[in-house]
Amino acid sequence: MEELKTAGTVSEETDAVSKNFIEQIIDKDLEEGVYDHITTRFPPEPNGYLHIGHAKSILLNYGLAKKYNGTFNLRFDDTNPTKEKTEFVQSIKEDVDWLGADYREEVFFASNYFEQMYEAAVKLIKKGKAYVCDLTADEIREYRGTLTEPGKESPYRNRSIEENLQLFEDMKNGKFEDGSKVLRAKIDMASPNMNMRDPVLYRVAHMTHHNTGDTWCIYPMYDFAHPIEDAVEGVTHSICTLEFEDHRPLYEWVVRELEYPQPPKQIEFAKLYLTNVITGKRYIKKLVEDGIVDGWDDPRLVSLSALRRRGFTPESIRMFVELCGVSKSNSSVDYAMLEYCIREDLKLKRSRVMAVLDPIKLVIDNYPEDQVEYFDVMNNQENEELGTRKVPFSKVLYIEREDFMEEPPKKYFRLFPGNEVRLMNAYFVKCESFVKDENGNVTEVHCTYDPETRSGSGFTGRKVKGTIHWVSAAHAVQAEVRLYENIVDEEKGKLNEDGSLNLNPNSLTVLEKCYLEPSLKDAKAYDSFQFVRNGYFCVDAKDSTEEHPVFNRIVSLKSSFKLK
RNA sequence: AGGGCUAUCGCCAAGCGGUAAGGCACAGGACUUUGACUCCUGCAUCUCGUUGGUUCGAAUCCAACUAGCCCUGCCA
Repeated sequence: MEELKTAGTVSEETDAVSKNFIEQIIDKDLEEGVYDHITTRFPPEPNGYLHIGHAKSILLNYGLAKKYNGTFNLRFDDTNPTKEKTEFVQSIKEDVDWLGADYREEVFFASNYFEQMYEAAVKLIKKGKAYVCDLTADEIREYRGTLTEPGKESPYRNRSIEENLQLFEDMKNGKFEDGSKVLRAKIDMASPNMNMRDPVLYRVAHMTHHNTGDTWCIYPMYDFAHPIEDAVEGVTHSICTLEFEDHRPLYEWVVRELEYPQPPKQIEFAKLYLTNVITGKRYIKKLVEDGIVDGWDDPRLVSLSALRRRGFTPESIRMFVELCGVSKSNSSVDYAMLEYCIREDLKLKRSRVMAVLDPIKLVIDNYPEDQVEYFDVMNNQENEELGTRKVPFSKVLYIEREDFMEEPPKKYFRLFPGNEVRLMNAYFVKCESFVKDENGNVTEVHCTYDPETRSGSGFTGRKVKGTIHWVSAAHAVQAEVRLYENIVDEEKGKLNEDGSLNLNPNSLTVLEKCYLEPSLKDAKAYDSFQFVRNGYFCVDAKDSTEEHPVFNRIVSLKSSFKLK
């Protein structure tokens, strides 16, 4: 024990990264011996898909358990059968798995504790701390008072313990209709905290539950159920979001009255908001229902399934959440931070390949008509472990339209009449002429190459300022590429005053005719690459076919040169 | 008789009475077979929401203001 403490102190002092406020609380609890082992949990209600905000909670709870050699539970908070479905249980598990939060294949359900909750309610009744109330929902609301006026006590508040016991049992046994009776805590109708004005503990609901079926016709409310769930599982630090701060006194009331020996404590932190994206479930749902996006995993959304489909990695999400930190102040993190994380993660891990998104032809006039050369190319110049690949080169290539200009602006290093550039991984080429169509658009650029300058030959005779990427026309794979921008208008932020959304009309751009290196022919769903100068792309898992690959842009590269 | 919480750079965020960490973003510069990456440099001193107070010393303690978020579901 002594030794452990010493070790803890030492690591604390050597730790360069400061601890967040929750870690400080845990340190103190451990130090004071309040707990000797910590347990955290992620308790989603299975009523929808997880998004990046949930990732913060998952990773926070899991991270704390890991850091303190504690336990992390995944628990479904399924106390309201009207909103919950088994299908969401599966998708939530997948997302938690994907993020790498290990819950030991052991999933908990609040609904498995219904019996214990019922017993707990009986205990409160016996202690005179709970009573059955016959007031209607509307009446309860009236009796509750307002924010500035105290409430008044229910006429049923002083029923005898025996009567309450009998009534509650009758509730359980289905003798009453939905809404006719509730069990309430007897606390304080004049409390300035609305949650303490005799909150409802149990309601009658004749409904089939996704887990317990028709076993129960009474269901516990969150405020009663949650502390019990935590206590039953031995959770020590019950971490939730800021809006539950007002519920903490009630949480503490429940664990105190139920006399748990080592009661859990609730700690609140600020939710994660991201600029220019929709995080509200309500709004995502509207986008899905209105057909503005093509489902919960539309790559423009920030649900975890959407991010995954877009090509984000769990590592990048973890890095992001870590970078954001944890505090109690409401804040909105710049989307650029997420972009930074995914670039950072993919930078050394993915192949850098050549892909032409807006093609024009480049013809090398002095290159033999039927010749094909195969160049050995490093998949990632900064990471040898990724190996090499063969890239075919021939007389007719595709290059990026923006890599040629008839009349270049100052400091334009790419192709223009008379200028020489390097074709990446290949030769120097010098622009000799170009062809325009009847509309004045350039359709073809002609140039000559210098065989001396082949990549890797060690040629140092002269230098060029620009390097451009290319794809052999005869060998190229044709693909569809989708570019994404924020779905919400940059300037307007999240919502109009009337609650409507300002959608960005350019949030999705589909490029039909893109030419990729032939090596990309074998790319599979979720494979991602860096397309030279165009950003990171990922094979779409839904719409790709063998003949017609579809790539989603995960994130663009930064560019310090913009074409007008 | 309303209650609770928050306020430190454009955005996050350390700081816990001894004289403002870090990251993102941004701006310069070097390097470059990706205008990327990498590497340098810069980026809160009438400074920590405001105004007072305590102190040798205050972002840190006290008081009063101000602003923002949350709370009147038989949702979670």
